[in-house]
Parts: sequence; structure tokens; C-alpha cells
Amino acid sequence: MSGAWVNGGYAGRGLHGQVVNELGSRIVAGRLKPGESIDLVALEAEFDISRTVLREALKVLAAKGLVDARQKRGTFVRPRTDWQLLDVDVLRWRLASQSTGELLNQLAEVRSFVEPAGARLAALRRDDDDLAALTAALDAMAAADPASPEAVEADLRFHRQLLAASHNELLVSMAAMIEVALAARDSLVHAGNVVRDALPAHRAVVETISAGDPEAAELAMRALLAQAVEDVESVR
Amino acid sequence: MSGAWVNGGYAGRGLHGQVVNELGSRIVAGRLKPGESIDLVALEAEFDISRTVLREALKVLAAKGLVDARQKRGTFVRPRTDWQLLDVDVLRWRLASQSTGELLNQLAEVRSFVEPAGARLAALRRDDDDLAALTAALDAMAAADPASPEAVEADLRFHRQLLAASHNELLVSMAAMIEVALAARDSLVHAGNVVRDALPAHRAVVETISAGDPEAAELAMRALLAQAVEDVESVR
DNA sequence: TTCACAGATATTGTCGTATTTTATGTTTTC
DNA sequence: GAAAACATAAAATACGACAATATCTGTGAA
Repeated sequence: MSGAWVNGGYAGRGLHGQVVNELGSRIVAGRLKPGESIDLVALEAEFDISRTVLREALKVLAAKGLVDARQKRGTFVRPRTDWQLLDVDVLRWRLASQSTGELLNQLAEVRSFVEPAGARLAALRRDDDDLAALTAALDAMAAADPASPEAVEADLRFHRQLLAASHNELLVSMAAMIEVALAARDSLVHAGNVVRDALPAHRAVVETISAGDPEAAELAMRALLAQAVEDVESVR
Repeated sequence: MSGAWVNGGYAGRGLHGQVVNELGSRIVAGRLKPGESIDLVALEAEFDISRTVLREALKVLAAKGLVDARQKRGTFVRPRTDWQLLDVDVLRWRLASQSTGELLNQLAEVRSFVEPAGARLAALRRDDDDLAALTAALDAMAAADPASPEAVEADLRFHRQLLAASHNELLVSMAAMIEVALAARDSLVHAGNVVRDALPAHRAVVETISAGDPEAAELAMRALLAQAVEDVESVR
């Protein structure tokens, strides 16, 4: 195990990264509860690491709002409302550990208004590079075997490029979040045939964006998402 | 200067927090460019700190996607696309340093679809506590002198409570982002009289949410945001 | 009994050094 | 001559000891 993450998030390498990963998962999974104090000495012994390594790991978690250290009082898990839930790593830890269903619902809800808005803006602002990237992703989806990892990767790239075409950096950042959601959904459903069915809907989105019609683009994206929801439910 | 942040984000205390703040600002402001290598020894000398403190500060920045350290190669500023732009601290650094106008536009754009969606969901899911909190914030807005910090604080609380009423944790997390935007906008405009005018619009939102009408709530929120945009433009 | 002050103590914060890792240049062999 | 194995060195990474400090506790006087 290299310790480096797959995608986007914190590239915690080596020993240090593993500790961040483990502690982040524990907190997010509720194994360490908010308000609870963290026993540094015990963790030092458990992982067989030095104080410095543990401290650096906790600094990373503090940067994501998960913990807070106060001199003399100790190090504590912060209340859930302070967690940076939009952070890619926090999201991944949550998906990996617990009540995944509820979280996927919330992610789907966020997608339901972020991606249509992205499509609308993309229709207004896309340039030639954006269109080229979108059609390339579409072609890759069509060419690949629907069950292959290449098809999934192309799907992810499509959604990323769509938000990139909005030329709003904050929306682009949300793409990372959405990709995590899509990846989790795909690994849950494992039904490659969905991709095949989704192709026309994707193509429609590109066409409306290419035409520069924001209303149509928004509707096309809504239709795509609605279809995706149907597909997931039919699998269940 | 205590070094602790105002609101939500990374509570970096003491020496360490100042270094995080300073380096984060430099990167985000373009003083340290993506791809550029960071000279740890020079920074150690500049801030007169030990290797450990600098390392911990860089770990925090790595957690936010701003830098990456590879053994033997060095520590580098990561490409802008890897930055976690939704992170509250990154946002604050960006607002404090550079092309604030462009960023505020992007934030307004995000608000334009996030808050209406939040209002819609709030109308469907709000409970008695949510309504009480919303009306309390409303009353506080009405009672306070429009130019006072209390009025601004009540306004922020209103928008936070609104997204909280959506009962979607990811949306609640976006509240932190929106609050930063609102605070920056207010400090830019400094026009308290806007708040007085905005009261009826806020009240309308609460009423539609209280009535449990998602369509009306979404429209009322759109109207509120449109009015806010007008007000800002009229000040210019 | 209550309040205030001062010292003890436990815990985080900081430092300088040793170790590990790994990209790069060098040599050796086929 | 090319490729692969190997040595080198530069940089991040890990370590243990020491310093700083906020909180708690105990004592004294009002």
C-alpha cells in the first residue's frame, strides 16, 4: 500500500498519511465522538509512532475542522457542525465507513441543483476547448465497453468538463465532490449497462450546450439526472 | 493579534497559525506560483521558526490541496485546479488578497442556485425548531439598528438557519462559504440601509417555508437574492 | 464561608538531530 | 551501444528531549 490517495484529495504519503486516514475514518465513523478528548499517548503507543508524526496528522485533521487542540486542556473532536463536509477526504471517509445510503441521497440532492446550474452556465460561456473536451469524453464513453473502468472514467470526466465549462471556479471545485459521489455510486451499483442507456441523455446535454441554449441545457441535465435516479432505483 | 480565526475555519493558534495564514495568503495571492518549489530553509530563516513548525504549517496547506511534498524533489505549490476552493480558509485568503470582484461574482452565482434550492428543501422538511430559529433571526434583524454589527450578524444567522432547515448536511456546510461571502460583501458595501429594505423579502421567505410551499419558497428566495444584487449595484 | 492569589501539574507546543526515501547520475554487463 | 543494476546525495520524514502555558488546587485572609 503506497498510502497516496486515488483522486484529488490529500496526498498523504508514508506513515503519516496512514495515520491521518485512520484517525479521520474513526472520527467520521463515530468511533471517536465529538467532544471526546483524544489520548495522544495511547495513540502514540497504538500506532508505534512518535509525537511529531501524530501531531502532524492531527494538524491535518484540524485543518479539515475535525479536531481542535488547546494547551493544557487536551485535543478534542470538534462538533459535527464544524466539520468541513465539503472536503474531499472527509467525504471519502464518510462514504467508506457509515450510513452510506443517507449520504448518497444528500449528494444526489446537491447534484440535482448544482449540475443543472452548471449546464446552464456552460451553455452561456463554453469555448471551443470546452466543447472539444466534452465531445471527447462523450466519444470515449461510446467507444468503451460499458462495464469497463474506462467507461466509468469517461463518465466522470464528462461531468468534470461540464462544470469546468461553466468557468466558475467554485463550481469546478464541486466537481471533485460529485466525482466521489459518482465513483461510490458506480461501485455500489456495478451495473455497467446503465452507461449505455445514459449515452443519449449525455449527448443531448452536449448539443444544447454547443447550441448555447441555457434553458435547454438545464432541462437536458435535469433529464439526465432523473434518468440516473430511475436506473439506480430499478437496480434495487 | 491572537492568531485565531473569526469564524468556522482553521483555528490555528499561536506561532504555527500565523505561518499557515501567511503562506496560504502568499500562495493564493500568486506570490508563490503553482509549480514553484518552496525553499524551506529560507522560510525557516525568514520566520525564525524550526523545521517542525514549518512542516506542520505545510501539512495544513497540503490538507487544503495548496502544496505537495515529494521526497528528494522538494515541496511545490500544486496547480490551481487541485486547490480546495470550497475550503473556508482558502476562500478567506482569496477574498483578503486579490481580484475580489471576480470572486464575489462567482460566490453570488453559487448563492443564486444554492439558496433557492435550500429554501425549497427547507419548506419540505423544516421542523418547529427551524421555524423558531428563523423567526428569531428575523426579529433580531428587525430590532437591531440596520447599520449595527448585530444586524449583520442576524442576517448571517438567518441564511445559516435557512440552509440548516434543509436538513442536508452538505448544504449546511455551504453556509460557511456563503457567510464568508456575505461578510465580505457587507464590509465592502458598508451600507446598513440595505438591511432595512431587505426585511420584507426575508419575511416572505420565512412565511413560505412556514407554509410548507417549496415552489413559493424557492421563488421568494430568488426575489431576495435579486433585490440584494440590485442594492449592491445601486451602491456602485 | 467565600473569594483571591499563587504555585503545582499535566498537556500541548517547539526545537535540533538522526534516519529514510528516492530521483538522478554512474557503472557494468550483455 | 543500450539497458539494467547500483551507488550517491539531496530532500523530506521521523525522533526524543525540552519549553511554554493554561487550568486546577490548595492555602490564606477577609
